[in-house]
Amino acid sequence: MDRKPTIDDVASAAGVARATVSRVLNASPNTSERVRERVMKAVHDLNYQVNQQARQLASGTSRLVALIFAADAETEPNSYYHSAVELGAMRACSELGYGLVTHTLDPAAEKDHSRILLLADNSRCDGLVLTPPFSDDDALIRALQQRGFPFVLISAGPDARRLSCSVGIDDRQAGFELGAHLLQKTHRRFGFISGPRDHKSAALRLQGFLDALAGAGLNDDATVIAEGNFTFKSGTDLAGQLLAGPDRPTALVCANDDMAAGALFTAHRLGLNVPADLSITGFDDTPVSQIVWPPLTTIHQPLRLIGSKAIELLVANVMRENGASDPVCAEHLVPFHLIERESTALR
Amino acid sequence: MDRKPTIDDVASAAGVARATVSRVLNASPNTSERVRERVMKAVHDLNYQVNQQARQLASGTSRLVALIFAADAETEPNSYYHSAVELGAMRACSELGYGLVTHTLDPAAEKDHSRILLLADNSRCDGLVLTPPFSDDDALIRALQQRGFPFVLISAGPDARRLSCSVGIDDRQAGFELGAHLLQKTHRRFGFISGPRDHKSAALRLQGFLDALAGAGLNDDATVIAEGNFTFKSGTDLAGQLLAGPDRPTALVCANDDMAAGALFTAHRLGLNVPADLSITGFDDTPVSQIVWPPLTTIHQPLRLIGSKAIELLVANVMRENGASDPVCAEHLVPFHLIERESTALR
DNA sequence: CGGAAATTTGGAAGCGCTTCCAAATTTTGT
DNA sequence: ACAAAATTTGGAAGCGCTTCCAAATTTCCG
Repeated sequence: MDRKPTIDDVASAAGVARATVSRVLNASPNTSERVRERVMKAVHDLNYQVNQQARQLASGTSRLVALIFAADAETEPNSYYHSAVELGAMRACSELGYGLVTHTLDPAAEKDHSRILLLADNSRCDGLVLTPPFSDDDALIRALQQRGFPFVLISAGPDARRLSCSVGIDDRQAGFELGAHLLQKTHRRFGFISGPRDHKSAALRLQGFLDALAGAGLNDDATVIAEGNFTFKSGTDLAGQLLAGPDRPTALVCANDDMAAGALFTAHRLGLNVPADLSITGFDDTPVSQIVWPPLTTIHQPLRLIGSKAIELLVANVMRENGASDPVCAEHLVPFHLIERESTALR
Repeated sequence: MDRKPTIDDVASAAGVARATVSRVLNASPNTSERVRERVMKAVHDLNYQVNQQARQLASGTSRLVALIFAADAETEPNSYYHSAVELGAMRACSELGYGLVTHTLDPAAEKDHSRILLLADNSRCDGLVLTPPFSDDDALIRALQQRGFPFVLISAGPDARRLSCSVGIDDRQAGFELGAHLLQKTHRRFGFISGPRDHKSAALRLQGFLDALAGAGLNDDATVIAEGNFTFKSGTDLAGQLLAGPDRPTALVCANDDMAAGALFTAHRLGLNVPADLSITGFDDTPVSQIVWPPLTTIHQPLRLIGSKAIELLVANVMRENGASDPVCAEHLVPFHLIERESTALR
């Protein structure tokens, strides 16, 4: 059995030195056309493939980036959201010649960040993409920055966005538009099922929503707030509470589609007609919003784009050849828009 | 700046040779207790972490496994299914000290398998887990086997299961139970929304279903079959067709939950009451089946378990130290069960 | 207690690549 | 046409680890 060809095989086949082959393969600027052609021919003839392990060891990079999601042990992860972001990231990675390693970790079990930091310290990857609530974790961000390890944040809160490179929508404005939409439908009493407190960008959505109401002269008493955890179940439970009282809201605003679907489920259970008796809105425009009946009015977030953009920014940061230039540290805003479907109507 | 400690630093700190440290770190049997302790102390004192790149180059393994999903460019992937399998795989990987790289590829664009085979040839991973329809792709399986590259199949059809190591449920039996359930609910006219033809295990479900009917004296005319592609949209469209005729079925059996949700959506659109006018069943018991109204009767597949089991089998195959023992080639059956919810009722 | 067998340890040769530096070659300017 | 500058090429030193083999040590048993 003849082993796989190595760079030396290519070198001798092309009649050049190993270093020259390496230069050609790495698109180094200093190679003559003649030699490049000879080398490429040899590469082709031998069907040579670089050994990534060796390249990685020699160059000190892994050409792997990690994408970190949160999910605690018992609850299902927010799959559509994750999948969409992951898919975008995956596409960008294969475009850029990077591999993507996804990790789903329990934030509660990750308070010391050891597993995340291990990825960095272990050089098992060249960079990190963090999703909420990790993207709002100050201590983690600082630890990463101190190590000079490249990372990009997805849907981080305002504080974190100020500190580092991030991708996301204008959450406050999205919340505002939701409020405006419902106001225009003449609603005046609201329930808001928010995300967990440590999810800063979800909190911003609430803020924007309340701002919209304030603009219409409604104070915060118009809105009863319940804190969910982004799961369908928390949506059903919290909607049950919110809808129990005597003076019940005519519209329920939910911080993601899964919880909205849960609220819708409860509405069905209670025999309420959506949207005639109750309007419900979601957030994200994941497929869930079109699977339920009636389909949900929601905010469309370009999740795949967010995923791919995050990778692009990350790789740009990883790549910065000259130790001179600081890592790109920009807040990258992507567009969102409200999609009106059949779950909202005039009161 | 002091660079990261290497194995040599540990060796000199512990007063032993580099090879000895390596042995201790790799749990080689031939090390004395005294030395092991000294080495571990040095490792701890220096906060030493092995450099994976170097280990990989020297040992010729990557300690990475790849999980391959299918999704064509335009349609959303079957996210809950993917996520659940991926999560199970991920957990098993971190348990076993492996990294997981997920690839979502378009089977149509992958006819020559070049990207998958590249993973193997490039030694970017030590093994592969294939999901449908890749797990039913004969040519691919053969190419992998010929290379002696370790892989495990998920939910493969009977042919592929015979050839190689696989994990999945007894699809035929699951289909049978679905048929029995509906028969018991006195249904006699059925619509079956199947998966794409190249998805062999989904075809088995249909077979099992028809067998159940045959057992009750019903021939194949009792069932109108439509071929979907596992998406919500194909469910809505096909249900529209199936429900259009004069003698419409009283029960719709769908090869996964997403299509069942689509069928349910169409039923709503048509003003049909589920389950009073029409029973609908799903398959997989993904969260979708509980998100829709009414929740779906479905077959529960332990998807996380399937994912983790696949990894365990794969790693066992990768690991086989002695070139002697052939790769484990077993059909690993995991349990499933029918979950009755509110989408099915007596006719 | 002595020598053979079993076990533990160390030395050293790679794994296949990148990259630094110096040598060889080509290009440029006068 | 010639020296100087710019560019291309080759040589060689690692990157940090595993693993083979031989040397050193310990264990075993008659």
